[in-house]
Amino acid sequence: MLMNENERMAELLLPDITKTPDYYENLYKPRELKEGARVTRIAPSPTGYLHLGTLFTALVNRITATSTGGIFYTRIEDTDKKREVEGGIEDIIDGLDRFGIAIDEGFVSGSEQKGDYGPYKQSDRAEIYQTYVKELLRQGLAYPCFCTADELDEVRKIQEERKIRTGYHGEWAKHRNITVEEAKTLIDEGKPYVVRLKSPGNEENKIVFEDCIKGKIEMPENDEDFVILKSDGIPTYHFAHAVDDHLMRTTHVLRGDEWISSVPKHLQLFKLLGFKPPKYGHISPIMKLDGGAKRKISKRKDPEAAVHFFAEQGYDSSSVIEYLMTVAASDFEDWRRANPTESYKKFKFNLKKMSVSGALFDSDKLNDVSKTCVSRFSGSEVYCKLTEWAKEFDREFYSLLTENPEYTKAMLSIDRDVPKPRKDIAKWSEAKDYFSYFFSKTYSNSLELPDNITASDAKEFLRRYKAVYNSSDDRQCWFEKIKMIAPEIGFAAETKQYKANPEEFKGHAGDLSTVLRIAVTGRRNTPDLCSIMQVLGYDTCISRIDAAINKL
RNA sequence: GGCCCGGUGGUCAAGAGGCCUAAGACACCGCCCUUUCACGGCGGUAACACGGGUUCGAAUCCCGUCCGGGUCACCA
Repeated sequence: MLMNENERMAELLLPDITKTPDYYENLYKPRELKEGARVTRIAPSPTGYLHLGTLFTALVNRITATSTGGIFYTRIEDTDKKREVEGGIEDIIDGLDRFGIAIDEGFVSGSEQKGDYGPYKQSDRAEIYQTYVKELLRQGLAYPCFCTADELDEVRKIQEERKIRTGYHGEWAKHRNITVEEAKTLIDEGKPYVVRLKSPGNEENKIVFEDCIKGKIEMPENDEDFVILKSDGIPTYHFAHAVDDHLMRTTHVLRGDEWISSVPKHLQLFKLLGFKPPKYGHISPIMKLDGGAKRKISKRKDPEAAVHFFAEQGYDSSSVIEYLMTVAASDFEDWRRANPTESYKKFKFNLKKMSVSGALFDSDKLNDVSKTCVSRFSGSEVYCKLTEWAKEFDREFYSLLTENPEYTKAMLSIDRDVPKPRKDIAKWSEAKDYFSYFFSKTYSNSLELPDNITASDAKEFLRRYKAVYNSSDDRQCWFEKIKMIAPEIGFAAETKQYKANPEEFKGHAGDLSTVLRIAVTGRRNTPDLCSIMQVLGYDTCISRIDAAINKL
């Protein structure tokens, strides 16, 4: 059989590839999903731990698939062996799991993958990519390039000096028309080479595409003969993306907007390979204020870039997701108000509602969202989550909390499980200080009274109160006793009474409850004091009151 | 620098030519409720980057300027 020039080139470069694209087209059949179902994915490269931006992107992909009855899968993009980090896959997949991002297909743990469209790791797909590269070579749409890094640099410098567009295109594409014989000679000499796309594009032509998030975007056609296969036989991202997302039947590629400028390359690849292109949606990054400037949150500079930071701080994973949802969808908060207890997964997510420009990471907002999330937990849920956190990040606190679980649960249940629960804890790392007066080891009391109360009044009140205190009193009875004592020492029993004639009283019953609060907890502000005293127990309360009487 | 994208209060944002005297949320401030705090309620400060057009009418459409972001690899 006679081979033409292109076929000879294909055989020269990839002699071991015997399969054809048809084989794979047949192996990976189109998915049978209901109308409108979207297939999305997250394709992380294992170059470090899970990044906030990756989580955000995963969430958007996940919720898009969920709300359309589609599939969300993971694919590991490990085509850059130099940057790969040990344990990187585990960290990312486990991280997604911790945040409740379910994975339908692909890598579901560090080592385990499932689904019919695998393998889901690019380093295991070399033969597939090469099959398609070979096909491109056959069609004369690709060629080997033997330029060294130095040569490429040289060309770039010349282009920069002449102030013309840099890159490997047109007349600058040195090996564009290399013959099989020339290539063979260089290969025989042992020269390394890459395979480049022979781009039929023209920079003067405009391509237009509709981005699901950003809307209509117009860009010049790609005319760069970019690398599709590196010298180690592994494809570049661009090529792997086209082949994988086609074969894995991805319908929507939702990724960071740093990819926007490569869309012309991607679209060109899909066209040349005869694939139907996916829909693209480019997600704006989460930004951070650095000095006066806004910039993309960076793994290297910002502790909050690593999702681990939130775990360490003790933000519940649901709080972080809830916050990310408010960033992702401008209509999410309205929905949340109308559906306060629904899972966010029920929210009808719409890519069009995503911001087109990057949002600043707002820790105030995160805290607010988180306080609301935490306020909805029951006492025992808080117990589980808090101890789990402390076990990992604060051993000392952990032993305090678990010394007497029933006591701790009672403490954590104060003002909880009521119609209007307190919103005072955003992250578990605040709890140690917040609850310090419940544990003798962390309790301290400087007995600082408000300016309007004298020490002698305080002492007198505490003496009288001590005599009538009963730890089984309910809230109302508890306060009645304070109101009863108030007039005896020149205080108004009712706040209104005091406000009407402030000059007639030293203060009001509320002030006296503050005295008691300080005596028992060392704080001016706490949750319901009556409950606190019940949890602390009679003996502790009395001894603290005695101590206050002596020290004041 | 070339090519893209964007610019509404401190932050996130609603906004599709008249409904804008510009929503809502966070933060901040005040008041009310209240045993403190918190919650909740009520109220307040605070914005359409600038300049030209188009139009009876522009936050919204067009052009320019400025500013911000992204990208220009055998990295993803």
